[in-house]
Amino acid sequence: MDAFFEKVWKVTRAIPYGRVSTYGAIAQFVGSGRAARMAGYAMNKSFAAPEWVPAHRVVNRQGILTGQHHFPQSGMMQSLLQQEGIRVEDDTVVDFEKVFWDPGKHLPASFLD
DNA sequence: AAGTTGACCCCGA
DNA sequence: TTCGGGGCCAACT
Repeated sequence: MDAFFEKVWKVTRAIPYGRVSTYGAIAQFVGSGRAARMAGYAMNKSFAAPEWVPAHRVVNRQGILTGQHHFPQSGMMQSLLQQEGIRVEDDTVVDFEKVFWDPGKHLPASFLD
């Protein structure tokens, strides 16, 4: 395991059903620290990933669905989240702090080994 | 090979 | 409190 994207995808797949995480948190967990932008880039390429990646569970720091336009269909990201019981209002996750899932807090440091 | 570009984030007016 | 600018890392052209 060495590719940056692979790490990001693996962590993203670890996000539990009905929970969401952020680009920054994921980037920090994989060791890149402030490469939050790359996390988003990885999500963009996640459609070409070998395994399914729940990219819709990744939002920005404010809980806003910034990547909606990058999905195959407009509004699909929001629909998927609502399908998991997450409330979304105006492209923003309601009670974001409650559904937020921090990989650094719930994942072992050896997860990427 | 060098410059540009983001599904972002932080800090100073 | 809201707004604008600069920084960041790696892939893409």
